[in-house]
Order: sequence, then C-alpha cells, then structure tokens
Amino acid sequence: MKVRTRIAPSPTGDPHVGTAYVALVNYCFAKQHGGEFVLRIEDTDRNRSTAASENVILEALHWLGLAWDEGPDVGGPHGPYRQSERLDIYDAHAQTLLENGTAFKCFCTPDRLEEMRREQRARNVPPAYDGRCLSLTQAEIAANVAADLPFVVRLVVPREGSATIDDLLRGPIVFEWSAVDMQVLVKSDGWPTYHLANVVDDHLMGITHVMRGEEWISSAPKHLLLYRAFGWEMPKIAHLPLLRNADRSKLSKRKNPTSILFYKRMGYLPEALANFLGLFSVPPVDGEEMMDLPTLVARFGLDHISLGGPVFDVAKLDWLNARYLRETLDVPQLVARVRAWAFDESYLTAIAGLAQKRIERLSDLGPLLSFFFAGRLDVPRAAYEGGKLDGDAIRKLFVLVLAECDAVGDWNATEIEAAIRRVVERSEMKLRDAVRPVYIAVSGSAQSVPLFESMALLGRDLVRERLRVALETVGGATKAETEAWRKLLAAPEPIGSVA
RNA sequence: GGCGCUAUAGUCUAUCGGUUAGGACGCGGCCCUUUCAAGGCUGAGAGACGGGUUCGACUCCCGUUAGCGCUACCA
Repeated sequence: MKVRTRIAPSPTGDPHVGTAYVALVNYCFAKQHGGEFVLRIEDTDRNRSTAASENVILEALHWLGLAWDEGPDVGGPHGPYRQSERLDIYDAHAQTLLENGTAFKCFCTPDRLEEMRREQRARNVPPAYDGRCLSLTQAEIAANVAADLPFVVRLVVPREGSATIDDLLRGPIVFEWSAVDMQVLVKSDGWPTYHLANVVDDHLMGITHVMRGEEWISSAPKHLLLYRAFGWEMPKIAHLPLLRNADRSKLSKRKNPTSILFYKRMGYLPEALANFLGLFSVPPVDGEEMMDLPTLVARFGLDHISLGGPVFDVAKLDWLNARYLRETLDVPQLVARVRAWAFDESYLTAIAGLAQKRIERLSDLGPLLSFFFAGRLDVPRAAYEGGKLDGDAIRKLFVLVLAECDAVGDWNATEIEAAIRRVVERSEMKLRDAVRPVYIAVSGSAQSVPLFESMALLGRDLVRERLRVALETVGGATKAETEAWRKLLAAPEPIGSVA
C-alpha cells in the first residue's frame, strides 16, 4: 500500500513553526517511502477560521519548500480538501454512527453542562459528560427533536475496560475507557468537531500514517473508537514532541515569535529554517548539520526523533542561517535574496512615500528608514523616558497594544490606528502621549515617519516582536498585571460610545 | 486534582548492556588579521534522584521528582 501522510492545519491564525515542523516530518516520511503528502484544511471552527489565515499558511509552507501532492490549492482525487466543504460527508457519517448506536443525540444545555462540571470538580472527579442523554428513550428523543430542541451528537464511550494505542514512537499507551469523555462529534449548528472530521477524512483520503503533535495523545482513544464504530482500520499513528520555549513550556507567541512569517521577515532563508526544523528528526552524518530538503528526506527516520520536547534554539538557527548565507550563495544570488526580502519595488515605493516630505537630502534616508530593514531594534530603556507616561503606564500600554495587535483582523494602517485608539480610550490616556513609546518601540525613535503606516508595512509579526522586546526593556509585566489590564479591553463599551 | 507523555552539558543531539559518554550551537582562550566577522586550534561543561535486573547499566524494570500535554459544542 502506498504511504500517504498529511498535514492538517487549522486556519485560525498565523502559520506556526510547529505546524512547519509537523509538516516537514510528514513530508519527509511520505517522500522517503515514495508516497504522497496531502494538505487538508481543518476549518471546522467557524468562529476562528479565516480564509486569510488559510492563504497565509499555504504560502508559508510553500515558502519553506514543502510541496503537497493534494490540497485545496492543487486539487486531487480525494477532495475537497477543506473540511467546511465536506459537511454533507460528515453528516452522512454522523448518521451512520447514530444508527449503529455508537453515537447519541445529547440535548443538554451549555448551562447544565457547566453546572455538571462545576459539581464534578467540587467532588474532585474528572469532569466528563455524565451520560444523561444516553438513557433517553426513542420517544423522548423524537419528542425533543420535534420540539426543535438543539442537540449535539456525542460519542458513546464504554464504561469499562481499556484502550491501547500503538504509538510508532512510544509503544503501546493504555487508557481506561472510564477516563475518556463522551466527546461531542457534531456541534449544535450541525458542524462536525475536529474528532469526527479528522477520522472521516483520514480514512476517506487514504491516510496510512498519522504523525501529529503530542497534544493529541489523549484524544487518540476517541479516534480509535471512531475507527471501530465505522468498521475502519486505524492508520498507524505517531505523536511528535512539541517544540518548546527556552523555559520548556510549549512554544507560544507570548514568549517567542512562533509565526513562520516572522522568521521570513527577520531574514531567515527558508532552506535554513527547514534544515533547522529537520535537525529534530534527521541525524547529522559525520557531524555535518547542513542538509538540504532532499538530504533530509533521504536520511529521515522516525526512530531518530527524540521524544523530549526540543527547545527552539534561535541561536542555532542563526548560526545555520549564517552558513546558508555565506556558503550557499554567491554575491549575485545574495543580492537576489535581499531584493526578494525587503528591497522589492513595492516596499521601497511605500517607504519612500512616507519619507519624502521629511528629508532634506537623500542621505537622510538611511537613518530615517533603517528600521524598515532591521529585525529587533535594541532600544535602551532610557529612550522611553521623557514622555508624558510613567513607567507603569508604558508597560500597560505595551501589554494592551500587544493584545490588540493580535485582535486586528486585516493588518492595515486604518485597522491598526483603530486598535491603538481603542487602547488609548480604554486606558484613559491621550493618543499623543501613548503614541510616543510605541514610536520608539517600533521605529527606534520618537521622531519618525507615520506610525500606523510603518506598522502596517513592517508586518504584524515584526511589530509584535518589537513591542514584546520593548515591554521587556521597560520592565515587563506580571501575569496578574497582564490579565488585569487586558480586562480593560474585554469590558463592555462605555455608555454613549456604542455604535 | 485526574489521565497521559517525557527525562544525556545552558541548548540540539550520538550511544540502542561493556565507549576516556562522541559531535554541533552557545560560552572562554589562543592563532590568523588594519577593525569586525569568517576560518583554524583549544578549554570548561552531561546521563535528575532512589531502588532493582545483570558479571556489567546512560541504555531494561519499578518508584520518586521535575517538565510538558490533555481535561471545550477549539483545534
């Protein structure tokens, strides 16, 4: 049987380096076995999924040099490759489960579920669905449906016995069924949850090997149950370790830039990033750690994956990237890379436009615009002094602007300005006072070209990183402060300002 | 709290019962050099802890500890 693997990103945000890592593993495994690699979009979360995110994720993975044999952008015989376009398929499959008694309709309200969990927590038992609707009679179910009561479809989980997952990397993992929750498979709006869609698609798309993040281990028994319920063979499965921050927590954008786009914007070469990620699953031969994609594919081995979550060590990435820069490119090639990075016509046009009225000589351009060609800025703490805001106000400002940066939908000057104005209103600052520290954090100077346009051009990731560094520079924020300040943004609109 | 996963230097790793525990990043020193890099040489630095199994454990088993993950009508 031909090996088929997949990467199944959820288009709910920036393309994560963890996704790139998992994608690379799946790609290498498939290619090494002469198999096929599929990309599927898991957009069953209607609230968070966006087309913009999907585009950016595909683009980022392509930029890294990964190519898939089937996917939403390239088509293929098992499409559609976007779960939102396969709703009828999940519907039919949910129906099958309902009919063969491996799933049931649950009419419990969110309120009741919450109360149930609270009570379970109080009794110190693991929160899980108590199975109330499992004992509904056919008549009761029919009556509820006739009364148009909203319902979800849940998986029937055995009360006794245990499940064994054979993990390719970890060996058998045993779970007591009693500890497995009766997972929702179909939400009340009729959309499937990840669990249903994932299993149905992996089967229908002929996936032979599922290699996914470690965070899915505890869902595996539910998936096993689903394969059984459908009478399908379960693919071979492997859970990859999670990439970590320097403090060993799961890699998160609070502590590290996690977006592939950030690394692109910082000027890392895609082949260096791919190589770096590959080092977690491909052993160097004779100490040589520089390997291109075909080499990674050739030398890849599941048994080479260390299970301790590897820290994403930027210093090593820097070293590798430097080697690619100096060892794989001649000067004309370097120039071409630089052009593609930030010296293309449109970028230059945009920043020249911002600078034009502010220069007396062309030579003023360098100091004025250098921040457009930099990564982190290395602004000293003293630079933030001298404005109207005190240290605490500046920390609060940075926390809130950072939060709003994530909330901005379309990253353009208008939206960014609106976001910052929102912060200013909520924290009762003056825009003029608040904008100064942001200027310094983003451009390195309190006098510069227009801020919102600059932020738009620099891109969300770089801006976020500069703000993050700035926040650390001025003293950082505790978790409690962050939470308290963020509540300002979550609070309802002040009376009178409701649109 | 419950369940699960993991555990070699600061970091990434090699070792798959017998090695002076090897390499790389980072860090220190020296050389080269108009500076800085790059490059060469070199130094410090590791098997979490406690029990077993074995002639012999970093390696196998158990426990402890620690870290991480999951514990949603999110993925």
